[in-house]
Amino acid sequence: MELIITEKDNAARRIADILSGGTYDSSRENGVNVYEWGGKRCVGLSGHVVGVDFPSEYSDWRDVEPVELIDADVEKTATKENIVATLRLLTRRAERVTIATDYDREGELIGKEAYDIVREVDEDVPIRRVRFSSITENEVQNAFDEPDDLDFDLAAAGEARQIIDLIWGAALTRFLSLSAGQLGDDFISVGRVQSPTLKLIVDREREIEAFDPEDYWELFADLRKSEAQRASETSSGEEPRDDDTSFESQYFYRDEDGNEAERVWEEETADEVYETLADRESATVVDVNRRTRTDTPPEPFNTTQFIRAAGAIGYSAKRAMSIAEDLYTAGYITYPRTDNTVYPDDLDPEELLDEFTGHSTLGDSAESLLEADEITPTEGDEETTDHPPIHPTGEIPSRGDVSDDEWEIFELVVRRFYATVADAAEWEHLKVVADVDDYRLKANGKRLVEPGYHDVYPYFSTTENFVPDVDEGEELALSDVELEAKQTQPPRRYGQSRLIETMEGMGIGTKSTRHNTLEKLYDRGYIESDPPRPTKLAMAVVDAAENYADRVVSEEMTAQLEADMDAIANGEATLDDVTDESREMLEEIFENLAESREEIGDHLRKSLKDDKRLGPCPECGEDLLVRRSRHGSYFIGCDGYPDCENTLPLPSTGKPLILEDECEDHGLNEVKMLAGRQTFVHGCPLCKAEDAGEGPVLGECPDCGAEHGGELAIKTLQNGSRLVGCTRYPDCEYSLPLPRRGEIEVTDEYCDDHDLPELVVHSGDDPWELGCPICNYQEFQARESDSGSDLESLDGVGAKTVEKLADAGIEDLEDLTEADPDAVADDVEGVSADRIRSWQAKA
DNA sequence: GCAAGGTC
Repeated sequence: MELIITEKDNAARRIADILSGGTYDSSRENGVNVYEWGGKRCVGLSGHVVGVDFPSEYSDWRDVEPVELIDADVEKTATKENIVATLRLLTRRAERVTIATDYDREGELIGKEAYDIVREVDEDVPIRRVRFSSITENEVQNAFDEPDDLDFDLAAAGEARQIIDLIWGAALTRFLSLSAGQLGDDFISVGRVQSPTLKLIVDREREIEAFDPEDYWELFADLRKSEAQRASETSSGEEPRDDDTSFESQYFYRDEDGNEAERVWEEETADEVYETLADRESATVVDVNRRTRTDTPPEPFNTTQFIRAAGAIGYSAKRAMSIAEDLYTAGYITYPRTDNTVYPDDLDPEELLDEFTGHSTLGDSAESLLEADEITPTEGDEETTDHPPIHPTGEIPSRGDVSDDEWEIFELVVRRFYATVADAAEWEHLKVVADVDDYRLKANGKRLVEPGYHDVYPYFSTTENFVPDVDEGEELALSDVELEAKQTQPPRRYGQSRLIETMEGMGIGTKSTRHNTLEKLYDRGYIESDPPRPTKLAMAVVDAAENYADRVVSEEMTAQLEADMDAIANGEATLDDVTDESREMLEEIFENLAESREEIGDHLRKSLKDDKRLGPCPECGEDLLVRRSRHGSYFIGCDGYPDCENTLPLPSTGKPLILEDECEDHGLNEVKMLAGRQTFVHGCPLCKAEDAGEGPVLGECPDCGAEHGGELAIKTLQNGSRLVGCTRYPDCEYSLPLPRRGEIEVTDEYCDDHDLPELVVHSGDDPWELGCPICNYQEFQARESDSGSDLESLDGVGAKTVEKLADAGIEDLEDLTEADPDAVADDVEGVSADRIRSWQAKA
């Protein structure tokens, strides 16, 4: 019996299919798929099935000085017990083992991990290694015909990385966390990849903070072909178009040599030019420059470019990858984690296009592409051996099989493939310069003369800018001169996809980890919002690292590590050489760190407080801070507590995010409540508290109106939530719920049953009719009782999950049934979309 | 409770 081991289940199944000619049987062992045919078994791992860690005596952070981790042993332990057990079991009956993990460095290491497990069970069984660049009949057959041995040096290079990352990450993370007293969930992390990424964000924020805006002026004027000129063109048979003859031009300042200079910085100059232009009625064309530009189609998708393109149509990096993984698992697109931008030889574009012909929405483009005489796909600079660029497999989901988001991403991948086999587009650029008393006006026109790939890939802008045909020396009518005062703007924050691109350029992280690294920065409380903005804590962490452990926030560390790994792979250095040297460097860092522990801790603690600060307490002048009660709910309390007991409430849904905007009345920062899809801006908590009180009276209270004259009114509570309640509260506690968001309009229509006015809620673009508040509540209750009360009634849902769901804006079964399972799964950790679907089915 | 790298 031969045992074949691959990196993942999917690869195992495809290899079994190829080698068995489709005749394999599959079974499950410890929850792991095993594919079997004629004397062979094939099993897929799940990436790394073992991981490195310190021995357990190092696991208590308070008991161990972080510096001790530098020389601690590093052990390998199974992280996927069931897979390791299956591997052991299968090895016992194997006469030969073939390792067929991915053809890259990490694949070699994963193969070595499997090798070690096999060797523990059987010292003698022959173990060989096969390498193929894509899972196709040809490649796989050839690889199995010419097997090779495991490359232990290459695997050792990967091991060196594991050890160095663990030691540096753990020692520095523990040091910072201990110095600031942040233990438990709120530890302060540092790492070779996350810290340089964070520094990127922090450096940009520093530029923004240091930015000093400068005034400048821009002048615009409308130009128009003169009537006489148009008339002469008409008589010569040309067709002038009325609305097309006027176009906007911009004044540009010239330096001493007559070249175009950037901007007009002086107000007097701007005024002077304005006076002159406003005074004149015509301009003379002095230069006409026409050129055509070829706009080449984009390259095949690697992970980074895919994330970027998905980002441009509104998907976060995390969501884009999560959808791509689902589409991959379902067999619609190829593996989404790849650096490769060159299609492999075995990809036949015509054949793949053929799969789409006749399709209702994707077919037309495919058919038009197939009309070309010859199809040559574009290619990028990076060609790797493990996976092809992301492209459709030819399997097309029907619309009912996938969500709208999944379809949108699928179509993006299909159309990107189309674009890479389409023709180039062509633009015509027309630059016109006109003169007015030696002042110059310019207009840049562009026209898409040959749409090329844009016809099949509509994700890039093809906006044209009209400038008519004019000749040198032609007189143009001048009108509508405008002077605009402007200010230079600070650099923009990096967006998620831009960060991922920059990381790739810096050589940090991998195709599989870059988007996770950003998520990690969010989880650690280092960045907030999108585009991400660093917290004060992040600024302090980067400060501390720059001052004491410069290496760990620099891309240099990775560059050096890559060089060291190459040396190990080439046999020029050993794993011990490299890790020992790295340990020495870290020892040195700790020598300096030790003395500054207090100082670093103070700075970190202060920054943690800054991240919670809203502004001055109106009662005592100390700081108002966002705090969390023992029950987990958020509120605002005074730093002067217990001397000052001032507090303000916050809404119960979501996690508060302090915005940059300040309330003009109170000087407090506004607050936004993050709750997945139900995120909303709460505003200034003090304003909310002051607004609290009774709104319009709606009618008699059904509980106590007849007896005591109580009336129902719309009330706003201190935490910003609203309800319909009795004016005799707390003597009468009758109340009806109201939605959290939107303006509530009280209409003139009255409910026949309850004699209360109907309500309309204005939120977003379309208002909706809530109707009579009593009817509304009764309907709600009826639905509740139908669905069997609240979330805890669901299988396997405890208080913790309910809390997590509430943070994502899901408070009851009704919210849950209306939610998009995939979106919720992304927002709530540890809850899969399938699980949500099963709950929805139950509800 | 640390990292980064696979994969789900």
